[in-house]
Amino acid sequence: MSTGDLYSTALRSARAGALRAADAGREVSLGGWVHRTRNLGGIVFVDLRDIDGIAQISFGTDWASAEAIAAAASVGVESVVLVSGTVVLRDAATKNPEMGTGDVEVRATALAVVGPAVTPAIPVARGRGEKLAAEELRLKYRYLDLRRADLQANLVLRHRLLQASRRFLTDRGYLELETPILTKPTPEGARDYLVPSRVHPGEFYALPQSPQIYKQLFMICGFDRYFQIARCFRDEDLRADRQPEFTQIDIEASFVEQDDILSMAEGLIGALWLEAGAAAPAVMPRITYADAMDRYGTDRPDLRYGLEISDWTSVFEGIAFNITRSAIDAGGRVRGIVLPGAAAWSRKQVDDVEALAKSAGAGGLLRLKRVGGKLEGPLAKFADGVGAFDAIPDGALALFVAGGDRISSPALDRVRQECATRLGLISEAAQCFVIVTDFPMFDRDPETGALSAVHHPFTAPHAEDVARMPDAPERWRALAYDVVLNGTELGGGSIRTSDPVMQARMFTLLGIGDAEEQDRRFGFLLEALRAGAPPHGGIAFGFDRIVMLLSGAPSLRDVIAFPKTTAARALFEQAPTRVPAEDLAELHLRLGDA
RNA sequence: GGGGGCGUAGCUCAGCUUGGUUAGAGCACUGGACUGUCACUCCAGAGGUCGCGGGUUCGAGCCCCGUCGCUCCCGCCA
Repeated sequence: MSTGDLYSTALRSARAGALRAADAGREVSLGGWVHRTRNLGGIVFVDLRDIDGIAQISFGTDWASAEAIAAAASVGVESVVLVSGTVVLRDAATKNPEMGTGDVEVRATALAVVGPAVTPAIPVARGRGEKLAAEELRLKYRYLDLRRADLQANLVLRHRLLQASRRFLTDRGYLELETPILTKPTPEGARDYLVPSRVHPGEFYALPQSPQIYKQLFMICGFDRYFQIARCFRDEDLRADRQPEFTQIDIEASFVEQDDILSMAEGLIGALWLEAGAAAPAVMPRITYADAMDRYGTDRPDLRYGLEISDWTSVFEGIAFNITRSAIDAGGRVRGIVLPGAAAWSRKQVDDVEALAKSAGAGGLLRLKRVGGKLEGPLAKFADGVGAFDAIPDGALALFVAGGDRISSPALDRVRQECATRLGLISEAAQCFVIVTDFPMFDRDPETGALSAVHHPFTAPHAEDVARMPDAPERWRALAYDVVLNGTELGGGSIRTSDPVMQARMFTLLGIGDAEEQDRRFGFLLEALRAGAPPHGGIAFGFDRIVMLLSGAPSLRDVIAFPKTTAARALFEQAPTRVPAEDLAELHLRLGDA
């Protein structure tokens, strides 16, 4: 079936934006939106737009009736019209190479306005270089904003990536299984969106933050391989790349180890990138969490540039400089980044970089640069003659942070990113994937001493760590992993704890102490694990973010049809909203001060 | 929860530094002219709660206080 047949309906025979030179001579009827009109007096042009693009419709006295010309001359932009006429090749002089349909036009004999439009509140057709309307207006008049070709292209790409995901996973035996939207509140993690129960006064459902426990239950049930394009909800403050409801490609498989999941994940990313006309490596480099923190100061390093962090502690141990001395004596390290070419930076420029390090918690940056072969800076007199500083080449600036890794890693991460930008080292075209493995199992709160799960409480630790250091859980590595691209987390997952005894021990370590409490909060999972659970694990990808990256959209809002504002409002449909008191009463709710 | 930016015609913006006659421009819109344009061109016109509230002042788009909305960032996001 040709596409002409595919899109042929009772009201139109083809899509306007798909017309090409091969269609010349066809009698067509078209339906679409009036993008723009040009009335030259004796001839009227209408740019007719549909999802495939724009075609020029011409109304001339030689082929169109006076009524048709008058209708074309007076139709308002964004009105919906039906047009019939003949596709003709344009003269060489009047072809438009900028349009897909530019080799042809439709000589129209009739035009009917079937959906007249008021003047649009925000423009759909824009002149070259004309800015978009304010975000607020684009969201309020979303039905107009979504008429624009680039937003339509984003959502079309989104559709294709969804289908590619389904194809890839289905071909590998993964079953698309659905999980509840009305589910059980979870006390840890992000805040839940709560839904009051009418039939059970005072009780609430929660919208899922992820289908985590359900997908583990599928494994326990024996479905073997599961996936879901899952809508997830988190009631936290928003960002350009964070929405209160978002979509994950959620995956789980049984009888697997970490490498099984990771090679599947590499295949899926490869399939998605291919669908978008890009490429991703078949095998992505791996780095351990410890290594990433040591070399880049972050668990999602941007590998498009070097500027690795190096450890200078042993060098500074031999130097009588107070700041480094006391940091080392306190058990800290001196780490730094060598920046080739940055010796020429002004005092002010380095101060700006230092301000970022300070905002990340560092006391400051120690500066040392080599100009004309000589070291300069407050450290210079201590560093002179120390061979290790030969690693700072002429014209380079070295920036050091002294102290504990908990402070210096995030500070050096910021410094590294900022300096890469300032030195022009970041290639927009580069795509550097990396898989970070061996996250720590727990994070210990430095003030309260309490343990919290770095990934989530269902993640399995390395068995050898548990055996070797049974009393030092904060040193256990987890079988958890993240897929990172250019410093952005695309997804993450873990091998789960399938042993109920171990799972109960994890809860105890997390302070979910007694059996009764564990039962109340996670009883259904523990019970299910006791019923016979296969080894299993999985991963989840942030789908909206992937669409954003592959479409080049500047915001998540540009790849979600009806997004929320940063205040979590829906401006078009006006949600959230107050509800009548009787509706609240039926839900056994009463408002406080609001 | 905290910090920065923005808010003037339907849309995009100027005007605010240094308060002063009737608040301007481009696009869109309305009317007119035009037979090959494609951001058509040309002529004319209409269009304003300067986000909202309060204050200072003889006088506020402009200064001050508060507030609302959008946005970016920090916290937060197992």
